[in-house]
Amino acid sequence: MIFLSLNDFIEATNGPKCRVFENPDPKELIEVLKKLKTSHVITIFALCDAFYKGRAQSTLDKGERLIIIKPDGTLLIHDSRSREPKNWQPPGSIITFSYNNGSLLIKSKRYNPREEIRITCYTLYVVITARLGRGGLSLEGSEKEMAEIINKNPSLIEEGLRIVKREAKTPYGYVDLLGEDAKGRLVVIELKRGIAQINAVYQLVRYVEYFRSTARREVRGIIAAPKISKNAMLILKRYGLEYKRVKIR
Amino acid sequence: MIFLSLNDFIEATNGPKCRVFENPDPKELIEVLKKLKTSHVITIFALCDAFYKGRAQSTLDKGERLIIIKPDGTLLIHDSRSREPKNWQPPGSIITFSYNNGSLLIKSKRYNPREEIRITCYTLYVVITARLGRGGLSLEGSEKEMAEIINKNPSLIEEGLRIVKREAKTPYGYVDLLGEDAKGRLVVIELKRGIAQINAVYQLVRYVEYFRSTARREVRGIIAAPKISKNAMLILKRYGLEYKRVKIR
DNA sequence: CGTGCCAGGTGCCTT
DNA sequence: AAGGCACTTGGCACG
Repeated sequence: MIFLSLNDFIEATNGPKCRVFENPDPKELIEVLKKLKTSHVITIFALCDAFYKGRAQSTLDKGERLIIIKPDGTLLIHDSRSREPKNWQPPGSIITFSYNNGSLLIKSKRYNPREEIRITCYTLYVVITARLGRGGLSLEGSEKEMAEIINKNPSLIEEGLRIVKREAKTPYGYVDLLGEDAKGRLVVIELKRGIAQINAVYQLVRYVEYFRSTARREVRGIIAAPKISKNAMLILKRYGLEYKRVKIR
Repeated sequence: MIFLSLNDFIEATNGPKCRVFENPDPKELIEVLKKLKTSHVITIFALCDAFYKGRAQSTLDKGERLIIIKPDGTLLIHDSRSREPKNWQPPGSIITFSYNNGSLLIKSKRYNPREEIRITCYTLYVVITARLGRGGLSLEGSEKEMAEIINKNPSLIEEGLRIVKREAKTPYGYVDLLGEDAKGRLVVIELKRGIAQINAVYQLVRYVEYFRSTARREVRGIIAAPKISKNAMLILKRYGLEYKRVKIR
């Protein structure tokens, strides 16, 4: 049987990391998938269609796609375009395989919210199972990091500023940084690591409104970001708030 | 040469759709990848590390991963967990392959913003090239659809309501629906297809503030959603605004 | 192209 | 679990 001998060959050359199945028989494949789904990433090139129902609802017409199933329950259906999968299911979903009328059926369920995907694979071109690593990513340049840097060096915002609190809670949300300026005024600071848009402005507006209504002293509001959109700047000024260009690194 | 005969075998059985390369020699593979990158989805199982620099910056330690390169320029690096790739590059990025000291180097560049990923593949386990379809997805249950339904049947919000405008522009953003109630009052409606959070309230408050300052008549504000968060409801009421439970379908 | 905003957003963290 | 929010958010529609 060519099917088996090929696998043997592949296992011998690749070790246990990757197994490749060419045009596999769905019935036989299911047994393998059931065994490996909790430990291996399963990658399927197939002619398939898919139905999703949950928070929304969708139909994916029959076509050639790449299906990825991860041991954490993630399901991805990719086509030839876009960073985003056409359909997906997040980690924690429960996947089951079954056979129907020559096709491989893949079902993925999750609860809270209740959502389901059903994929019918009419033709299986290639299936690869692989044990992949995880993690190992370290990221720099987040807003959190920006807050830490400014916290340590408030003069990046202005001379004489002192940071009083980070992630200060208000009924209207969390303030990134709360400070006090050289003249003893309260300073509400909203950070953006990228371009500050108008929603950053209205966050700030609400916070400033809140502190003005509770703190019995002058309150300033500052957006600190490397850039600000034209419209955001306009609204900011209309509310008498300030923008401070802050470029980390 | 086993490498070639295997390919021949695979092409014969799979047709031109999928080509599988087992433990390929990077140098030879590069020629294939260069030819196929504009038409085929390239899937690489490899031991690799990666560096990203752009809006942020990251390092991905050496590990076994799944790399996907799409003809639209998309680059994805997946591991055994999560719906999200560990690293990526969006459509429109420019990919180049090169060889260095036994390794396959993959570089992806984009401009606006300027970002770059460099992947070093130390070991290539399996590489698959496939011509995949695209599109074919139809989605139901979007906010846009919700707006259409309410537009046709405003009594879903309240009796006597008349929709005046959709996507009404204000200096503070776009209002989902603008209506007029039975008593001739202006009604600003903010739609949410899921749970309305405080962010939705912010939006509505701004719009209502704007119309109150310009329209010389009474202005109401309504959030229409299947659900609203506790806090959002609290703030909403504090501003004298309303919530209307609307469940489509 | 920038600006605004929805998304089946996802992921992370806190209550 | 629900809430609040950043994200290399991505994606789209519009001026």
